[in-house]
Amino acid sequence: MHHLHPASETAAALRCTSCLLSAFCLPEGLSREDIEKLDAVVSVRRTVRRGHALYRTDDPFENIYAVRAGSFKSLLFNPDGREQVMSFQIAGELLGLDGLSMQKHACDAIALEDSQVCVIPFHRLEALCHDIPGIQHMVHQFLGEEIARERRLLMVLGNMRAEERLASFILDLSDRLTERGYSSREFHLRVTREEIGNYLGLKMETVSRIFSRFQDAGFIELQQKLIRIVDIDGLRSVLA
Amino acid sequence: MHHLHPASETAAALRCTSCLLSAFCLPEGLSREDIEKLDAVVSVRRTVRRGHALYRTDDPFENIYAVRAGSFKSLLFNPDGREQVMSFQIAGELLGLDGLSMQKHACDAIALEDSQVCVIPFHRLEALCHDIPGIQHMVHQFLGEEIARERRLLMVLGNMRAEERLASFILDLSDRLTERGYSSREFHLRVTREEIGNYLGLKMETVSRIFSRFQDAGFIELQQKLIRIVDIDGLRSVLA
DNA sequence: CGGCACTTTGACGTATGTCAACTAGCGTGG
DNA sequence: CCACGCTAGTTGACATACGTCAAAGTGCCG
Repeated sequence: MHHLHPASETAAALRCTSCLLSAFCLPEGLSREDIEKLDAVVSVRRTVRRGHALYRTDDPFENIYAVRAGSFKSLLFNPDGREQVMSFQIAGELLGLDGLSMQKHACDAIALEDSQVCVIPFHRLEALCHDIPGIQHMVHQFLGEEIARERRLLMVLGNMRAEERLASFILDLSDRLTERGYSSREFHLRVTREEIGNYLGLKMETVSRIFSRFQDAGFIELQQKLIRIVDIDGLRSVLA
Repeated sequence: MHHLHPASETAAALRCTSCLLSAFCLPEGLSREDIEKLDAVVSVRRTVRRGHALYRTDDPFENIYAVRAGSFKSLLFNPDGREQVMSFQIAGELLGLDGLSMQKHACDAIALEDSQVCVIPFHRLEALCHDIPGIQHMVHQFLGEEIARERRLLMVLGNMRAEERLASFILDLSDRLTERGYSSREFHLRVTREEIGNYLGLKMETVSRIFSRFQDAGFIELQQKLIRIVDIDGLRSVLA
């Protein structure tokens, strides 16, 4: 939990060069010198309490954020008031690129638990790109991955039936947690059934029913929000 | 139709500086000198016949493309073979950013009619970014808009019922055509009902039925693929 | 003129949504 | 510390939007 108390960290621990997440949020192929320049840009951390907003729709787009600890959801609002969960971000992932096209944020970013982010002023990052080709390439990479992420979700929403949607949700989360060194077999869903349903274009009851079906089939075990993947190949087989 | 015969165009007409689309595909705030540097990078045109691919999934990502004449669809393939129409591009719009994250294309780009594109080698564009801050900002803008576009589609697929999906499809196309100086009230759908349905997560029959309902309601008139918007506010009212 | 690809429309099936009742944790305050 | 109430989750019965299957219609291209 010490992540949540930056004041108690040493100055060194606050720098990108020594951040535990660097393997995930720093690009490969940057020289030590380049990383130090990046360090100078990413100097602020911000703590967000569970349920609070890191930013809201229409806030001016000034920063992007790297999740240092905790997790977030991004909410998009329709003109008519309906909301759509766009994404869930876990530690090591980026947040805020939604603001790029309009110079203001297009969704709300809400902390799912007490969380901390690294604040990256976008205009300073852009300025860095001139000096360091590697950084520019990194930024393009980030943006490309955001596009790819949304593309995968489009495939889910456009093509898949409820069971497939939920299976790919579980498998996607498991993969991302694995990449970041967490257990791929057992983890906490930090979201309600309703939020999962909204994300997947389903209703809460459908999510609940399918979780039950997956349990009966022996694919997973659930205790509240703790999920254990028992038969990952079973889950994969759901995806036709 | 002369757009389709680049060989007959003068050298001048081939340059970005004199391209008829420049108002749409060139950024604002670039100096004449900068635009000439851009010109040098965007030197190749390519013609693609109806039904043929501009690029295919897994092709190495080398270029992005600006549609100079005609139109395209982008197709994404599931591991299990299902395909999803990701987007339709009309003249003045960009194509190919899907390749950015993996260094190879993530979908097939298929011409919906005989079409022509400007070829923009991405690494040369990246190189230009160092020289010209405006270009870098422009590239970020493009990427941001791609993210925004996918985000809008996510809202459609995640939240809307069939009538709303089709109404927003028609209104979106109308808006984009207007932006580019075409008639916003009457235009050719270059796609089959099946492709529209796939794009919107619906079946052909549903698309057809709802087109008929919209006609009966007096919102639109259809003759084959020619659509005329008669009551745009009626269409808008479908979106809750 | 004939075939073909696309579209429309109807009858019917089904996955998922809706509504409702019930249960289980969890936090709060007496 | 227990009781209460709240929110989240589960499960069932039923409703419905959309999908499926089938047949007939339309326009286009060779």
